[in-house]
Amino acid sequence: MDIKYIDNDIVLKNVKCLDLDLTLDCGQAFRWKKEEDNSWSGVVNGVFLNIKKDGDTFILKNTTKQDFESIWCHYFDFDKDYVEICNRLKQDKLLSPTVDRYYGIRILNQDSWEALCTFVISQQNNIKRIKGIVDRLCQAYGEKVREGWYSFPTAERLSTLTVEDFEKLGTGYRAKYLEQLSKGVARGEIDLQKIKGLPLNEARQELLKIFGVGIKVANCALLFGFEFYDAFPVDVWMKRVMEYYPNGLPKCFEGIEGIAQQYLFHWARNNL
DNA sequence: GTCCAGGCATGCA
DNA sequence: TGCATGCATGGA
Repeated sequence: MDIKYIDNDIVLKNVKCLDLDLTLDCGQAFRWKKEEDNSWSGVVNGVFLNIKKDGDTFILKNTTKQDFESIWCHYFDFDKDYVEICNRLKQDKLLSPTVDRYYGIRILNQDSWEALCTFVISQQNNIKRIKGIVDRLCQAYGEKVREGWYSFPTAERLSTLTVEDFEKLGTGYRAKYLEQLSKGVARGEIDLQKIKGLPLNEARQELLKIFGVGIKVANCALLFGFEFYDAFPVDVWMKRVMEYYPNGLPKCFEGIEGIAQQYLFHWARNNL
């Protein structure tokens, strides 16, 4: 990858395996919006970004070298060799055509708190409605970053809300989960940084102690917010996919089960 | 009207 | 440990 800093923009050349449409709208993050010019806008860690693909070049608008190095490089997982990863995954018969068909899906390294919170909202819910709830949550309780754009609210801010406040956002029966989760994190009873440093199984056990967090939400949070690429979330779509793997997951998934999962999830949603 | 969505807590065996 | 059931909401 070749990086050029031009005025307030950053131009990335020779970026391999990144499809913005697939990556930003495949159900791992819920806050990116596609603009009329086919670019994508979003807020991560309280910082706004507009990113556009032009051939093999990506243009990051109105950002800085510092933000690229501290946020975007890691967020888009640019340090990982997805070409090598995709080649490994293609050793599997089902994934081989799937990786070709949906080439360019990456795992976004999201903030732990945001990932955990949004995937609690996601349970027994569809992606369109999840996005609506998360939007309302950010508008109501996030910090305004620019006109129409808000940060994801902190646990401290949300810890001041009542169950009724969460219900007003349309969270339904998940309101009580969000209320307790916010207070637990704000009080430090749930230590996300500590969980991030644990081995996978221990980290998962810690998350499973949280009211409203089961195995699926835990694995999503671990994969998308805690950098556990070997976490393998199984939802209603993935249960259908699992019929294709009666003997368990193939050897070539080892260590990158979560990335394989994301391709399979996308395939299932579009083909099953 | 019924069914379903990136499920989980609860109660009961 | 495993299985049945209720749960909020809105789109198809």
